[in-house]
Amino acid sequence: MSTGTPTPALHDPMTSVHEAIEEAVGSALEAIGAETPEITFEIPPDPKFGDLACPVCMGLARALKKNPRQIAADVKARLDATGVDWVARVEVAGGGYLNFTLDWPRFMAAVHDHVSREGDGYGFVGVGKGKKVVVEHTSANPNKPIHLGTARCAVLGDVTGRLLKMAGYDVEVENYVDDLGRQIAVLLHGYEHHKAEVERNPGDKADYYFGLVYMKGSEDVEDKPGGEEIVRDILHKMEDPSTPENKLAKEVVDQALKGQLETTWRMNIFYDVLIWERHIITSGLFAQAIETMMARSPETCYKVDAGDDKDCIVLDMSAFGEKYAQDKKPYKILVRSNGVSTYTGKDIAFQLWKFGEAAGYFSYERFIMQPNGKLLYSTVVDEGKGKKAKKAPKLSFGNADRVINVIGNEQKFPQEVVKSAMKVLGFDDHYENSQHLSFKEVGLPDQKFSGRKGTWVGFHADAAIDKATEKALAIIKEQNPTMPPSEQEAIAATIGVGAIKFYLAKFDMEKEITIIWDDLLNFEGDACPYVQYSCVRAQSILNKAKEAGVALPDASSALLARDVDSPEARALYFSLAHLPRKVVAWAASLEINQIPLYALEVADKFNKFYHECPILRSDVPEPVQRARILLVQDTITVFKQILRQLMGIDIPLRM
RNA sequence: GGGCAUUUCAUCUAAUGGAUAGGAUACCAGGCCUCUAACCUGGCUAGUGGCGGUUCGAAUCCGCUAAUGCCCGCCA
Repeated sequence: MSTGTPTPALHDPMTSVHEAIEEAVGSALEAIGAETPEITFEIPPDPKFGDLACPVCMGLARALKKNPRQIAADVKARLDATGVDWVARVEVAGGGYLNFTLDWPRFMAAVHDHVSREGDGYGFVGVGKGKKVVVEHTSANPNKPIHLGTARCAVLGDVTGRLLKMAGYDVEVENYVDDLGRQIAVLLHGYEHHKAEVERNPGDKADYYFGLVYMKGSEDVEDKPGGEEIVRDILHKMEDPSTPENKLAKEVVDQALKGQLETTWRMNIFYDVLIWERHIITSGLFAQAIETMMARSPETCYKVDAGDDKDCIVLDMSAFGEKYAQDKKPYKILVRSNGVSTYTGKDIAFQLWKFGEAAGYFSYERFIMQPNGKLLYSTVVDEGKGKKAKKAPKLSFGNADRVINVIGNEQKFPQEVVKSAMKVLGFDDHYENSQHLSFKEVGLPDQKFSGRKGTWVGFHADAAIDKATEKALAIIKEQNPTMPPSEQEAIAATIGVGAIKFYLAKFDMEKEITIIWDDLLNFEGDACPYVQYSCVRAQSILNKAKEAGVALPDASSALLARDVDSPEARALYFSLAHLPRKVVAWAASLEINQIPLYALEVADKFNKFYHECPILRSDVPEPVQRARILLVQDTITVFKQILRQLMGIDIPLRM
């Protein structure tokens, strides 16, 4: 018996193998009188230990008062008597492991059959079927370009969205735009006073240019006497639709945002809808959210009536864990004494909207057409007079079952407040389904990226992609001197983008990334070009085969395992077979960095197969050649699923 | 002061409580008459910050400790 949690019906061979062993081991344990614990598997460190190992017997020693090896031997005896589906051999090893060796001919044939039949649907599983997930990511302040830190957010968010799509969810990707924040006021100040000092080269994008202007403005007002007053004055004017500041702010934000979008588009990162921070307030959504919280839970959400924070509306976090009681203040202010909301306050209202608890506050209009052919929409709110926006009333954004906010680690506390607010409001489901996907900063060996100080200059995403592309181009020119320049450049761009995306995704999200160009631009070893190159080699075999007049077998034709069998082919098929199970696991754990690591594993296994198992050499018998080509085709299918579908990284035709 | 993370070969990193802690880079030696050498093979050097504890078994869980980072604003 497997565990009681309902797993979706999966028919991939690897899952069949697991289920067969779980069932067989489960009933064997039952027969010898053991309480069946969860049956886990691991992949043995050495092929001589078999293909899958089960350590379950070792944990039963105490309960059964028996030597774990003896328990394993008893289980093995029963398994041998009945046989285990998909398994050729069971052995006892080590301190009581049950080691299983697969029925390889059957397994490889089944994997090939499954992969080739599923094609670009391979890996798509049903765990999210019928459920909608909102993924918010990027949400970079529109006063500077995307730097490698925000790019990490964008990449992780993008891959998360793609992963959940593969897991069967209906996915909506949102980008939250802080359009009226303090940093815009600082930018306007810089624009007004230092416009002439900041040179704008013809090729400079607006986000880059404004980033430089912002630095200038920041020098003037940050930590300077009178600076705060200047900022407040501009902020005030920005809110009044009749002022030039209001108009300019909108224009600047619009241009900077479009510049940022160009950068993410370069990386194959797209969005469904932009949520403007201002609209959370102007729509009335925020006021309603606060009112409801105070009514539902007056003990935790209330107006402070004395002390420093008199007249502020707060959310008391001490109800959510003792640790908050140790903070300077056990509560988070949601509304200031002057009635203006805080950032976290708005985030709570936004979270409610994502879950569909504030429907009707927003309408939507077209913002811009994206290069992937999908329209990007934007929230719009009727603000009294003026022209009616071109609404798209049929659209319904939000209303999700699960919400994932991809936001830096430094916002852990505010994100906990947002999540806790769901509980305060009585939305226990939303509380459970609110996830903060946290990641750590990207920096330089001796400093962090800062918009104020301009340390991002030279480390914005465009610059990194350019650098990687340049390097790729140099290599291509050297290796393919006769290739037309336009093709060389297109391939270089694909490699450059891939290198950056892959790099930003491959590290444990709890770990900081320190940018060292030599490492980031190393195209050998654990890097995207290695994976792309592997795939290009695989495609090249098929191309060469066609040129040589070798008839390619139909992808769906049956694989005769004996013709392909070799340690390298087994290892490769074993890796290929894991995709569906991995997608299920990742969709729950959101361990995004496992995806590039898996890509590297497949590339590694393929390259070993490539070297050991020639295909087009004249001494390769036809049936063997045929079988090996099928494996190459299956490998290409999986490469495409990982790189293109899960990571949004293209695969060049040649390299 | 409190909270949350991080700490693994020279360097960057991986490891659902499980077998000999895996890989990459760098370095050395090989491999293109033969499917693309951004690759492969072999070698090299080696590592779980420190002290305890739990466990049949700990890089992993717990406690203490050290270093580093982030958070604990009516900022955003």
